[in-house]
Amino acid sequence: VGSPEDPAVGDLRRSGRRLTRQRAAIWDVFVADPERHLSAEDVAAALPDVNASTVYRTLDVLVDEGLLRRTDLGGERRYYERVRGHAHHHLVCERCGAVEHVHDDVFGELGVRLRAETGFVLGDREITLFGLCSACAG
Amino acid sequence: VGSPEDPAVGDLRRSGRRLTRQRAAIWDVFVADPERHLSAEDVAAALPDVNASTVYRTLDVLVDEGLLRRTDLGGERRYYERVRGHAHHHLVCERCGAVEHVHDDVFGELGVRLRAETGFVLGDREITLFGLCSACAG
DNA sequence: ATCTCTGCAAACCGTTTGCAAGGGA
DNA sequence: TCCCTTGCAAACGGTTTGCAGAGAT
Repeated sequence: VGSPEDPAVGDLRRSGRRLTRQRAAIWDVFVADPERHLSAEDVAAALPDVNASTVYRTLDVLVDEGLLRRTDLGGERRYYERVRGHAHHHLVCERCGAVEHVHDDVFGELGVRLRAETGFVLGDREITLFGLCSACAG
Repeated sequence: VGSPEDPAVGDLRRSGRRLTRQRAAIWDVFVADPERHLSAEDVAAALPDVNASTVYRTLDVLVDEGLLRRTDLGGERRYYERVRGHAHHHLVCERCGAVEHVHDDVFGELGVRLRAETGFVLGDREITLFGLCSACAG
């Protein structure tokens, strides 16, 4: 799991942060389940002996350090995923809740068109689309 | 303000609901400021003598009745806007917070491409894009 | 030894709910 | 009259914070 270029928890020390038992454990939850989008509660549930506020604080740290990305999937919770590979966006199934990744390419010339038509410069934040996954759409 | 086809608060009565002083006042806030996206707190602030829970309940009713649309602008609050005109999406400026509307057209064949490449069927929920508005992009 | 981190408990913020009184139709 | 709607206050869910003690370097 993890190619040499993938950021690792050890990187924390480079910025004067400490690699604690709790931080390693939280990171491991993401390493163990590299495809899923996990909420703070998911992580806390997986690690009953790490305090919830430590989970929240650590997720912030990991996002800060570029190890995790915070994604907005439209719900009330925030989700986190490991930073790996290249730009992708999210497809959220409104029926079963599944979250798929989709390559940036599907948007084609969206950025160019937007800038031309409205002057708005698209940022690098992920785009979340809602609909039905292939299973639910039948 | 408002063309004949635009839904109006009076429509509430058709579904057995009552048109109260509070509901009319809340609706008026949206009519007075047709372009803005207002949160429940914005509405409550504009109407200090309407109870906050009444504001929340009324916004739900107005969404139910198709008079307002609930939009997710990525923040922690929910925003509401009057339903008028045709399908549009939102451009949120990450610097100044401005929210622009953009016609569905900019996405071109996105739906078709998505379905072909992934089997995902794009729903009719609005899409929110983040970046810099023309003023902030300079 | 130092200074970051952790656990705990309490606060927070936006939103929801139960209930009894108010008030449209 | 009927029963939908309101105000109030309390609860809620997810997240944040202040503080004293634990622990990484």
